[in-house]
Amino acid sequence: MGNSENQLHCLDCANKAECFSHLSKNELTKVTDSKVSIYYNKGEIIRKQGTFVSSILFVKKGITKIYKEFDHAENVSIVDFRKPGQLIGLPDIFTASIIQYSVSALTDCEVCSIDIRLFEKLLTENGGFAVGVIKSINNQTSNTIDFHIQNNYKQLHGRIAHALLVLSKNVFESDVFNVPFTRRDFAEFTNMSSMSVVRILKIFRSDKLIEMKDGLITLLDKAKLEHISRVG
Amino acid sequence: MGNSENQLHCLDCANKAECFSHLSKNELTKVTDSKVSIYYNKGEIIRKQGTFVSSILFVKKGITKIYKEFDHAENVSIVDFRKPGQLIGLPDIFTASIIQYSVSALTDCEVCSIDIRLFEKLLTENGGFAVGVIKSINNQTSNTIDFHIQNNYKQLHGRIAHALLVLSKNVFESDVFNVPFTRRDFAEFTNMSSMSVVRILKIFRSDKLIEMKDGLITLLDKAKLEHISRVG
DNA sequence: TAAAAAAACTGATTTATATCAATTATTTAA
DNA sequence: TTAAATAATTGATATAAATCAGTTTTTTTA
Repeated sequence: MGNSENQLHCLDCANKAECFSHLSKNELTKVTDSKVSIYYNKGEIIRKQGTFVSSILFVKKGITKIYKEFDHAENVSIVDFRKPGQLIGLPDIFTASIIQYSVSALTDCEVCSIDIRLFEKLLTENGGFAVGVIKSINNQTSNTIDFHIQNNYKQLHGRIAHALLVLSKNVFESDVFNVPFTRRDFAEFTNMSSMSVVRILKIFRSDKLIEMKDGLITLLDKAKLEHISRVG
Repeated sequence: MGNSENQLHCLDCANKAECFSHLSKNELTKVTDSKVSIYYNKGEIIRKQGTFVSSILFVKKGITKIYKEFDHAENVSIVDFRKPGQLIGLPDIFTASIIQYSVSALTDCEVCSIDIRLFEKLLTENGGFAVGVIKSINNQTSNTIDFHIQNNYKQLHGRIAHALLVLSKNVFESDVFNVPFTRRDFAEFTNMSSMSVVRILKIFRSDKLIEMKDGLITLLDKAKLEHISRVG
């Protein structure tokens, strides 16, 4: 973890969140002045459940995971992931004062931290911005809710197939996961034991639905995975 | 189901959603003109998964349940509930064109239906309204996500205890459930079989944690229920 | 580069929970 | 008001998945 040397103006940020396009140059300058950009190494904790909400985070680079800790972090459920261009903490706006879920870096990450007071101020002053934020929130939370509702309805084979497809489509945006994603991550995302994950991934491999090499996962037969996701 | 005879002006609505307090008299008149108020009998379907999104609903009276249908509604997972003063369909705003979850009346209900185009127009024009809506969305979705994340982590006794507490606190707003809530509703809300629900409620009854009489459920020992919810 | 730690894997066993198959009670409808 | 339908209940049985206990492989660190 460390501060970024070059505090880029948000105007010049290549992959800023869609909602920021509704801000004026003046407003973006305010954001630039209030923000800090921070690097996190793979595995580092970005924010911690139970602490005070002070900022909205913007993922500039890397994949982050949002997770709920149980029993003093002995057990964990992964709630969702955030990738470049996405904001973290939107559901806290105007509501939560305590952070509900921890966030950590699944890969090396660069994250911008924006003062939540400023973010809320901009929302009240700029209706277009508010509309953009509503869009973001709705996309994020709808996906999260639907994933878990579906996941919990399925049996284990269906859960893994479903998770593979969702990760490919919504998170890694590729049929090849070039991201370190452990058996335990699968387990914590799908509510199952890591041993069961191992067993099912093995079956999927021998059935040529996926390939696993050098820590990379490749989806070979998405149609069959879709089918297992539905009926499994 | 039937139309309400008296189309009350939203200004005079006793329990309107908090966000409507940000609308001007003129804006509220527009809402009044566009809305229809409808009565639903217990059990009737209010909106159906898979159809087009055309409105935002406002619960004026009664309790509604939001649920996902699987396998042509042979199986169901209850996502959440909405009570008087709450809006239904907020996550569809600016995003979904197809309704993701069905909604039905758990009790006799009165529901206002507001054209979603008008709702979206008001959001772009009135920043205060947008802020109010963000608040509502965040409250609703945070509760929903957290309920299911917690539910799925727990074993069956914990699930029922947790569900009882959440229903009491967030939905029925009373330690006595004066609402018809079947074993099957419990099962569909907590992802378990209705036989398991029966067995666990029986244990809770004999342990004097709850009382069940005339279809009413009363929470007798919330402290113990909290404990079971945590460790169970 | 070796040692230590973490992750992946495997088979045997246990356990929580669903399913099955009835019976009884309660609603709803005719 | 009775018949029909739906919901609640119960015990016996089946089974999916977790846990346990270990081994092997991979990754990290010293």
